[in-house]
Amino acid sequence: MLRTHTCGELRIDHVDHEVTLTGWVQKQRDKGGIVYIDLRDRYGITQLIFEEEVTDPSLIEQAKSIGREFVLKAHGQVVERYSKNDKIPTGNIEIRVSSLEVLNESKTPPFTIEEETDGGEDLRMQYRYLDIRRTVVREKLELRHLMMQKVRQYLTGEKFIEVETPYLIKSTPEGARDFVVPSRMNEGEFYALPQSPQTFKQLLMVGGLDRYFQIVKCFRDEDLRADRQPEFTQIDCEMAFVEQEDVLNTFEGMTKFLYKEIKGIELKDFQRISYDDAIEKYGSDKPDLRFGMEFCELTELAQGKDFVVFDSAELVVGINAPGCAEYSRKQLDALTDFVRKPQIGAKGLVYLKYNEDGSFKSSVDKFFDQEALKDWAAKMNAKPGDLLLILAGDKDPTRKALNELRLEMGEQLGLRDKEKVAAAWVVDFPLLEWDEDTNRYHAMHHPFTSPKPEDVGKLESDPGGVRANAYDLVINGVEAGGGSIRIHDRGLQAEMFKVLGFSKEEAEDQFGFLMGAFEYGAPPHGGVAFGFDRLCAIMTGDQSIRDFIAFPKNNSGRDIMIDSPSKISADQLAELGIDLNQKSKS
RNA sequence: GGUCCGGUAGUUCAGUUGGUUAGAAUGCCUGCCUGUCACGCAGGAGGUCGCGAGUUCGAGUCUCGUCCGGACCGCCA
Repeated sequence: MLRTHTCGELRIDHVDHEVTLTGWVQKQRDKGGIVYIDLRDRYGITQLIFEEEVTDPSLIEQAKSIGREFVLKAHGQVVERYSKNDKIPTGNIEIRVSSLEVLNESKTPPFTIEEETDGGEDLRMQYRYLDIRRTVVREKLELRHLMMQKVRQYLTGEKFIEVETPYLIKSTPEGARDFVVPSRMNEGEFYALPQSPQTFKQLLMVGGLDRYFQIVKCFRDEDLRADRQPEFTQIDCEMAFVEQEDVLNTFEGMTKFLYKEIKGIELKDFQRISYDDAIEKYGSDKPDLRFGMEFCELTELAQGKDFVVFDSAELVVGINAPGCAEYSRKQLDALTDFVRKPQIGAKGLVYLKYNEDGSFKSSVDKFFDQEALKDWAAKMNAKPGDLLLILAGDKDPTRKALNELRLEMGEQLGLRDKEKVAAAWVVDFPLLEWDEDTNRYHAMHHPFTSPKPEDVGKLESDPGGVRANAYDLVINGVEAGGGSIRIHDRGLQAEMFKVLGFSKEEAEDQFGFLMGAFEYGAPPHGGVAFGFDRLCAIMTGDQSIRDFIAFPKNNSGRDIMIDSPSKISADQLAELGIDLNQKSKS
C-alpha cells in the first residue's frame, strides 16, 4: 500500500503518529512563509502543512509548485492544529510533511471539483471521471451500492435466488423498440437486447426455482428523459405459488426495509388505490400522494347556465388550492399560460376565488351568480381564502391537464416535500388499452399479465373492460415499479395473443417456447420489477437518475465522453452482411 | 416526429432600441503575505460571441438554415 491512512480518518488521537497519505490536491494555499495543501480522497480531506523554519526549504518550494488535482503521496507527522477547522472531521489535526512525492501531475481541470461545481451538464459528462471525484456524485454512487447490498440482503432472506439471464435474446414486436445486435455467425439475423428478462423469469418459475431475483440491465430504444435512460437497471423478481397480495406484501416489505436501512425512516402500510380511483381523483395512474388537492367533478352543477365551454364539455372538474384566493391577476394568468402550454393542452382555465369576506369572484361571473358559485365551493369543500381552479373538456385530456396543474400547484405551495414519503400500490389496472394508431388492443402491462378471473369472460365481448392482476408501486408520484400475476395456462395465453391481434402462427413463432413450457406443469406465478436507478433517485428526492449512473447517456442517447454510438468499418459491416443505405453512409 | 429554453473568456453568466475598444465573477499566471481552510492584497494574460447564409452604412443583438446541450409532448408492453 502506498498509504498508511486515508484522508478522512485521522483525528486528535493520532497526534505524533508518522503517517503516509495519498490523494488529490483539492486546494493549495500559499501564505508566503507557510503553505497549506488540502489533500482529498474518497474518505475526506486532510490538511498538509509546510512551514518555514520547520519544513525543509526545498520541500516548501516543491509545495508551492503544486497545482489542483495533482496526485500526491505525503509522509509526515500528525500534529494538532494551531487554528482548528470544525467544518471537517479532520479539522483538529494536520500533517507536518517531511517528504512529498508527486505521483502524477494534472492539467487544470475544466471545472471545479467541489460540491457546487461551476461545470455545466455537458462538460461534466465529457469529463465524467472528474465529476465523479465530487462528493455529491460519489455519494450517489455509494447510495446505489448500499441499495444493491440491501436489496440482495432482503431478498436472500426471503429465499429468493439471484439468477442471470441472457442479454442476447430474440426481438419481439410487443412493447418498446428493441436494441438489436447483428449476428456474424448467422448472417442477416439479429439478437435483441432484453427490455426485461420477462419470459426467462417465468421459465425459471416453470423450472421450479420458486423465487428468483436479479439486479439486471435492461435496454429500450426509446427517447430519453431526465428519469429514463436507454440502458437502465431493474430489480427483477418472480415468485411461484402466490397471489397478488403475496407479491404486494413481499415487496412492500422490501421497500420498507430499504427506507429503514438506508434513510432510517419507518414507513406506514402502503395505501392501495384502484386505477380507476387514481384517474378520477388525480388524473394519473401515478399520483403524488404527499398532498391532497383531489379532483372534484362539477359537471352537473356547472352545466345548463349557457356557458358554452362547460355545456359542451364531457367533464368539468376542479381542484381546491387552499389559501390561494389572494392570487394576483398575474399569477392567475401564469397558471392559465401553464395549462395552455402545448404539452398540457387545455384551452383555458376557470378560477373561482372564495374571498375571506365570504364573497365569490370568478372568471365566469357573467354566467354564474353568487348562489351558483357558492354551490361549487360547497361541493369542493372550499373555505374562505381558497382558490378553485377548474378545467373542462373531454374526460381524458382534461384529467391529464388537471393532473399537471395539481402537481404545479403542489410545487408552488411547497407540498411536494422532499422529506415526505408517500408510497401506494395502484391496483386493478385495465388489461388492455385501445391503440388508435394500429387500430387494435395493446397489453397495458405486457401480454403475459393475467386477467382478473371474474373478467375472463369479457375477453372476447368487452376487451377494454377487462381488469388485470397488475399493480404499480408509486412513490411520491413516481412509478417505482410494477408487476402482475402472470398467465400460466397455455389456453389462456393463446387467447390473450388472439385478442392482441396475433395469428396462431405468429404467437407460436414468437412465444411458442413459453406456451410450450406452460404445458409441462407451470405453477401459478407472479412478480414485479423495480426501476433501480429511479428507486435510488426517489430515496434522495432527485428528479434525474443520471447521477446514480456512473456513465450515463445524454438526451440524444449519446455517451459524449467515449463518443458513442459511432460508425463501424466497412470490413465490420461486410462481415456482418450489412449494407447501409446512402443516408447512413455519409 | 413535435414544442420550448440555451450556446458570449478555461468555467458560470451579464450584455439596454442594432452603434465607439464585448463586461463581471471565478479559474489561470506573476509578485507579496507564518494560521489559512470560499484565505487576503497588487498586477497580468485570456474572446472565431457554436457554425453558415441573409437584412443593414453597421449584427453578440434582427431573420432563415444548421449543429450541439437541456426540459418536455409523442413514444416508453
